[in-house]
Amino acid sequence: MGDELEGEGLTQARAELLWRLHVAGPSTQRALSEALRCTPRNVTGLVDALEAAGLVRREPHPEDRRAMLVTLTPQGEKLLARWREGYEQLAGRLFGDVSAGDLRGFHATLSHMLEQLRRQ
Amino acid sequence: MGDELEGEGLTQARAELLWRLHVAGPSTQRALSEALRCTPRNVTGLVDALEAAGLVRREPHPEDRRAMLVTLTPQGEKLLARWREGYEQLAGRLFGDVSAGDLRGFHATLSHMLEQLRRQ
DNA sequence: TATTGTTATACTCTATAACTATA
DNA sequence: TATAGTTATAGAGTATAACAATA
Repeated sequence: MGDELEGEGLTQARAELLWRLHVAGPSTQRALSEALRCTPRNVTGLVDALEAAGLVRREPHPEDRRAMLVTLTPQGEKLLARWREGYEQLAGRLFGDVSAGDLRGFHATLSHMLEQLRRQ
Repeated sequence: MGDELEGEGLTQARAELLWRLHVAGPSTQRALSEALRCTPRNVTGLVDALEAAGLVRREPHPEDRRAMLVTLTPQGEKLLARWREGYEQLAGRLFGDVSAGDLRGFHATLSHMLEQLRRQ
């Protein structure tokens, strides 16, 4: 039961980290920790699992030897390209008769509402 | 970090079970398992924790000796009444300038979208 | 035979705290 | 002294499988 996401250990939390890398590019674990609103320790575990699955890799930060840059591997890029395609198809099915502007408005409203709930 | 919900072990999953009891009334664990889309084993654990916190209790089912009826205690009812009040205040702040009909439409759209995503 | 809920076991997410290496 | 990430430890959610009691 529950989420599988392409089967084999691709959980919700790991998928969110992958999406973040997809939209933000290579990131330090500190940055991921803030974007995902979780602890650095948590990011360590998620990156460990995704690295073992061959979807991301850790690279030394070019200017700060304390930090790591987490990057999508070619295999990870390929997976994210498929996800994005699926997302766009779904959006088309759900909002096919709504203008792009209205869709942006809906997204903004929804994000605002979720943020209010989160901070409440 | 993360969700606390009134502090002290009231996690998201447990809160959802409480909401379900609030809207559906006393329920068997089988029914809760279906409503919450999780396994019966999972419900056992959630009810254990909520029972230990004094918010629900298990009662024998009057007609089926295999089944339990999970019910809110008076303390649980009191908590849910506060939650509902807070929910209504939040809805008022977010949608105060929207008609009740529009709000129902929004809820329906959002529910439909989430269901599509879930089943995709 | 089928159903309700449990015990047993395992993986995952998440947090706090203490620590190392670097800034 | 402060920051980036790790190890150590713990609570919680969730799943499958095997089982007892009951239908």
